Amino acid sequence: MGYYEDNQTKDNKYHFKVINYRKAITAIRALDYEITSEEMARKIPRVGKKIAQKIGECVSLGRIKKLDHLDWDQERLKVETLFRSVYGVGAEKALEWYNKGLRTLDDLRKLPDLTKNQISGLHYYDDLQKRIPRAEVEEIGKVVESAAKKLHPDIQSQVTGSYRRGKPDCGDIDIVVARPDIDTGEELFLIMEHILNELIIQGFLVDHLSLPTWSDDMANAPKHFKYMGICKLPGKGSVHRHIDILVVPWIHLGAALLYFTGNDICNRSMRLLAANRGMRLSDKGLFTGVMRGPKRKRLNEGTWVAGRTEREIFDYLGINYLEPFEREC
DNA sequence: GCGCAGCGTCC
DNA sequence: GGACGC
DNA sequence: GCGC
Ligand SMILES: O=c1ccn([C@H]2C[C@H](O)[C@@H](COP(=O)(O)OP(=O)(O)OP(=O)(O)O)O2)c(=O)[nH]1
Ligand SMILES: [Mg+2]
Repeated sequence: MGYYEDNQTKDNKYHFKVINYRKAITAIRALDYEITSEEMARKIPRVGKKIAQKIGECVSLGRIKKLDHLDWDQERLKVETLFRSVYGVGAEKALEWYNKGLRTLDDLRKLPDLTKNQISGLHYYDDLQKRIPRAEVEEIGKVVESAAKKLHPDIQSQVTGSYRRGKPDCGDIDIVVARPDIDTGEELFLIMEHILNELIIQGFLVDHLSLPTWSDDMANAPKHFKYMGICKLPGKGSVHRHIDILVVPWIHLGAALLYFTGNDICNRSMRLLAANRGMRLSDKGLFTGVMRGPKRKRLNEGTWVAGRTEREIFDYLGINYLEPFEREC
């Protein structure tokens, strides 16, 4: 029995509801048996009283009462969801525009004060809505890898994100690039620059959503760079795709892979676990000796202890290694 | 009743 | 510093 | 909304 319960997120209250619905859904999806009662549902971790109750309704009535009279403000929900599906449009803009009486994407296209990313998001809207088959993700991964290896043949490039978790299709392409024993911001920025120049000349990168910025302070410190843009394989019928490229210090490669492979819920759970053990986990690594004040606010940086490999981080956290395909929650 | 990840860029 | 994104 |  499949279950889907979708909601709209508007930060600070509904936000965590939606996250918990997602957690419950993936927990249920991981089961290999049918749920036939509310009591049975209640036993599943992350399925609490309220969600179990709804499952109970679904089993006995075939529907969820709450959903019946939900259509009420459905117009607002639908329009907000549509607006938020545009890159660069979040909860705030979507609501603001709805309240101004805007209803369609063509209404948005007429606005004079769109940001650069919103303009791109609207321009490539249809293409960006399309899922990307694994085969095309691989092809795109190779384009980036060859561009990188032109500079130094020992540069490594890996496709991460949902692709690495084994999904049959992906929302975008997430790539992590690193070079053995290269850690400094200066060297890594040059690698990033080279890759981008190369891919722009090729006509592969056609638009930029967010560019890495160079600041010469701490040029010799380990520092990573993130690029976000729009790419397109050569050929007529090819579709524009959203691509994120991360160039990272060799010592942070494991942490970066862990982060960029996700999924987001898995990252947040691991980071929470680290925090509860006096540590901090980020895309740069695992840090110990982290002090936290009231409201769990971090008081110090902590000391970097792991991040070269993913396994190192799992080990240091004292949890079993998870293969990428197992990192769904 | 409380907290819920951590960090970067754009504007 | 908020909005938006990964 | 969930777990502590
Ligand atoms: O709020 C977020 C969003 C993403 N990520 C990490 C995990 C995620 O797997 C990775 C890449 O993000 P993306 O948005 O591309 O997600 P995905 O898991 O690759 O799914 P999709 O197929 O939609 O691209 O970045 C986070 O840590 N927090
Ligand atoms: Mg992705």
